[in-house]
Amino acid sequence: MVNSEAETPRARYRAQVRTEIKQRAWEQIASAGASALSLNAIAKQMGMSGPALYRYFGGRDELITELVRDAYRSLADTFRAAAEGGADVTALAHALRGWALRDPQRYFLIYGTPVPGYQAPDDTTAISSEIMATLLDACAALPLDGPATPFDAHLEDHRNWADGHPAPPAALHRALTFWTRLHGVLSLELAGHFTGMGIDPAQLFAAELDDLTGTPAS
Amino acid sequence: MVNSEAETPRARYRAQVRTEIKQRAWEQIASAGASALSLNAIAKQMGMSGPALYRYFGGRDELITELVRDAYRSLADTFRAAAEGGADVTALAHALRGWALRDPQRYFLIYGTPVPGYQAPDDTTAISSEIMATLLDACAALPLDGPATPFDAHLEDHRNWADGHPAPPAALHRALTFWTRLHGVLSLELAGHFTGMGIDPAQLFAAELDDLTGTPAS
DNA sequence: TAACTTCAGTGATAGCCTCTAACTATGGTG
DNA sequence: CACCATAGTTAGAGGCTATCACTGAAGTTA
Repeated sequence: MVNSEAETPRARYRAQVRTEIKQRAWEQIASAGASALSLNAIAKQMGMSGPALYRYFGGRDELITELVRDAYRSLADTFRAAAEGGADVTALAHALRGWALRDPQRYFLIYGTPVPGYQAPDDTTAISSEIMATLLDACAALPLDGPATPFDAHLEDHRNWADGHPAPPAALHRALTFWTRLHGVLSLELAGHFTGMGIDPAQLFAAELDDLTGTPAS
Repeated sequence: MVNSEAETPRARYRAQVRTEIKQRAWEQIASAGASALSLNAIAKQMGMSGPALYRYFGGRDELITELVRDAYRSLADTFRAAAEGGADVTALAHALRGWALRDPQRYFLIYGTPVPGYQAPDDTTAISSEIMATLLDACAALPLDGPATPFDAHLEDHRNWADGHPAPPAALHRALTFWTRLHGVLSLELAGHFTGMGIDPAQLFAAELDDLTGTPAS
């Protein structure tokens, strides 16, 4: 049992199978939603019998939890990459929309209908606040106009979620509305609520974004 | 077979059982989400064996479709009642939030994660546009400030979803942002994304509403 | 090299679920 | 009273999650 450093072939094989399982799971989720995810079907696709998967994941819930984790990680990485490329809030918003459109069900896995009993693992909240941090950075770089609102005062007293970020309350408020408004448009778009209406979701998204950044309506 | 007018006792019994089934279904959905709805469990609760329910509903999907219809109907009625009581957009917004908080899973049944294959029945779009119509009425009554945006121009050309409502494009825009922004805050609140943050969702909702109605930040 | 240990994968099984099919029983109708 | 539509039953096919005991192969150690 030398372990440490040079990973054994066993471990490598194990990791490979795990990632293949997750990949198949993502395909199933993308095509039929998370509720239709079937361990049995995945096993059959991989040419092995159902119970074999329990060597790799404790069960269906544990697999889904892992996928949720990966989804959060993916979004956080997308945001960080954009921010390191010098993205402002507008670019961040488009990065978000692109990420969501690339796999709607992945977006819904994070921000969609919650299962009443289910509790997301602790580390996802850490990733979530990492996402919030890059958003806060971008919002703090924005010129802040307008008078302070009552909600800004509320945020002054409840800024623990910002995890020590030095942004002023108005910036926190800006970040929150960014999140909620873009999620509002995006989730309705992904759910197909605009398709029957003839509206172009991209333009509505852009309009909300313009309003958010204070872009003069040209 | 006299039928017509005086409903037969058979039909009355049938209707009663149907509503009891739906009621139990709502209880299940409220406590464990729509994905956990089980015809078998409902039948067992009602003291009869599983397949008996197929006399009343074609299957699980048909039952859920009926519940979706009822949810739309309930929201439309709530809106209409508020509007007939002279509610402005602010009151309408609070009616929406109250309705959503009363049964979050019912809200998600309409506005939550969509099942990729599933298509809502035609009549729900009719109810949906009824909801939109009362929202448009309220928005048209609002004073419209601000210059016309590019998105307003887009709406000028794509106003078929307004179903002939005479409101100007700016009012249509207002109604849309009402919908998307309130949904943004509300869905994140119902999904519990604010609980770990210490933020009061009601105040965030109110802040968004103030911004929407142009209420001066006092 | 031989003995031992670890672990991937198997089939059997229990207990859910949806949904179909054939059958029984009952209550309204002519 | 005879008839028939219909509510409800059991049996069963086929799907799912999950546990268990077992096999066999691959690594490890003496």
